[in-house]
Amino acid sequence: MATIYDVARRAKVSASTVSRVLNGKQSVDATLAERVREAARDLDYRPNALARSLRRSQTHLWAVLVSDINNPFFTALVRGVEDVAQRSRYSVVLCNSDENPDKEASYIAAILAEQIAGVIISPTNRSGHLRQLLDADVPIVAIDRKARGARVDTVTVDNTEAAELATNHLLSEGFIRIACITGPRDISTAEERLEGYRQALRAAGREYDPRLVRYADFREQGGYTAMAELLDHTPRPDAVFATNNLLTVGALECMVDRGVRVPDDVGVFGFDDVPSATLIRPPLSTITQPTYDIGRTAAELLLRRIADPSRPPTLSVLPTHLHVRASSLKRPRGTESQR
Amino acid sequence: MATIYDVARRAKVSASTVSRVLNGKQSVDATLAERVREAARDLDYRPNALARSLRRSQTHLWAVLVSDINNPFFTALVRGVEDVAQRSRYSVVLCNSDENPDKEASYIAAILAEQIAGVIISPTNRSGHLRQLLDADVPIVAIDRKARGARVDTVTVDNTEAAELATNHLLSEGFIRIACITGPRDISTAEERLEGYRQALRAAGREYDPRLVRYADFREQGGYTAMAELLDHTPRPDAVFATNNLLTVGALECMVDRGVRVPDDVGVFGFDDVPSATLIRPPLSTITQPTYDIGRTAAELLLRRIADPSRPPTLSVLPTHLHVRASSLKRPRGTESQR
DNA sequence: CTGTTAGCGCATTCAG
DNA sequence: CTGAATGCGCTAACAG
Repeated sequence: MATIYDVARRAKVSASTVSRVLNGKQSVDATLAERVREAARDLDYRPNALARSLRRSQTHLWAVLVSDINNPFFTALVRGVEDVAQRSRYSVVLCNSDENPDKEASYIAAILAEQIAGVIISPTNRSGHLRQLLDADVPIVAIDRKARGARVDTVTVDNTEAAELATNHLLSEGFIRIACITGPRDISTAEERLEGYRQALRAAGREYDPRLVRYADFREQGGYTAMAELLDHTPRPDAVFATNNLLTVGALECMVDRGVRVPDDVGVFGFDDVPSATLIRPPLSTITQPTYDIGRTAAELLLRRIADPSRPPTLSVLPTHLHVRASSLKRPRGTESQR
Repeated sequence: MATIYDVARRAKVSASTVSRVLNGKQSVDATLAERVREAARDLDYRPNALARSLRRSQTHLWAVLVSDINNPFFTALVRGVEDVAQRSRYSVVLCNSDENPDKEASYIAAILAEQIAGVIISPTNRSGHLRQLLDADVPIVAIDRKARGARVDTVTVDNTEAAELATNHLLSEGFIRIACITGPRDISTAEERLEGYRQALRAAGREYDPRLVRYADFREQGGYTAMAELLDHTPRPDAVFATNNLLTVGALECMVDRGVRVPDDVGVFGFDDVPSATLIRPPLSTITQPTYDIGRTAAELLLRRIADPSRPPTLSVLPTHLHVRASSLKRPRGTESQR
């Protein structure tokens, strides 16, 4: 690979001049500038980002550290991040912590070592990883969940309200024993959605029955197992609220395997867009999140944080959308939609 | 951030000694080594990867550059890559070219600039991007598709054979007008799968009707539009072979919207695992690829290539699996499965 | 406006 | 076995 000195020699100028031309700093004589550009072109010169970053002690790389790369919710976000990043000349790399604190730790270490310019993360919250980033003054934005014990910019939706609306809908449809399958206890998203479910029951004067609540990891298998347990229990629930897309799919798979009919035997309300949702029968009632906007907003917050590290942390709460479809209707009545 | 000199000062040794201890090079006096480790711990010292990589002119980062981050086929791969990488102390970052040559070019530039140690890529093939990597001696493994005009290690499946098997199955079921929705012309995967379809028709003595073939981008929308065109045409096809998961989903969505029944009106055979496949009725016949193994194999090839840059390029062809289910059966007969 | 000098943090010669 | 010196490639002061 050609270095800046190779270019300088060929253009018969100093390395500084090459640097100035290529970075558009200061003004350089037009003739020289042209010579430099030509030399760079001839040599197919590519600045070594390592050297540049070392020198400037800052990179132009962002990392998006998600908890599950196989969850389309997270990959959909990335597009929003990329679009903002590109406009500001950052490159985006995606890392997968797999809800595994060890993997998360390892990526955090890499992020620190590589002097990454900014991080968008759905934190596992199981340890002080975020602290390390904060201590090293790495700009951070949390998405999807709140970072425990760390004041950082955060982009979420109003999970409690959304869950409450979904549960209210199930109640108003006349479902009696409504179960909830939620995520791990230490993830704010899981807690808040469960809380919304609870509030709806309370407001309706229903007794809260802990046997109708299942904690699972945010995976299909978790939803499947949780649903199986719920169905094995007597009396059975007649509806279920699942707090993310994979849990919803898992729960549905369990019901398919057991011949449980939706919504006749068990009504279903899900969270997030479910892959191939339009092909699933009956059509699925879900709360959806503005994934692209979540990514975009997180990226914009990151830009602001980079520009002004001392600004107070922001919490950005984006709107959800309630899609009522056949899976949550006591008797089929077609499809509606409301906020 | 503490530097190596800070650690050296605290341990009352030279920076060289710190470097030796922390990298396990040469033998260092046990007492000194312990002092160094303690000092490093006290200062929470983290080597600056930029400086180290600059010095060694090599990083410990791999990039996986996929053509569509929203396609679960590609994200599923990553797990296989990660597992191998981790064992060899590499970190994996994922970049999304979005089937967009410009985005690809921009990531290739970043990969070059960042001195990435190895690249696993599903190339768009629209320009000489791979050449740039090869010229810079960056180890590369192509996945999913063959790299045009570049001799690189490659991991694929036998697309032609798989497509032929699928089409043969449709033929043997008695479908007469079998359509094919395939991907862009310049992607080997799309070409080979189409070729398998052709070969099956030829072997069966069927005339090849180009009006039954549609090229689309490998997206849901592409499958939807292509299917709409096929359905608008007279006479209609009575079966369709879609050459990837998203095309399959798109085609199915179109049929749902138009009230076309599967398989009674149109039989369907898909490619790849389709998200939430088990929830889709009728169950979908598909050819599946061993995604995890593709990732793992690619990573292993990358390791070998890094160890020995001069070894001849390998083509690794992994087995596919044919899942015959109800969507491709003339009359429902339950579910079978064969190689 | 341009060139010289220095140093980012580290690993690796080379002496000792 | 250990330390001093050097340079990876680049940019930012500083002179000129």
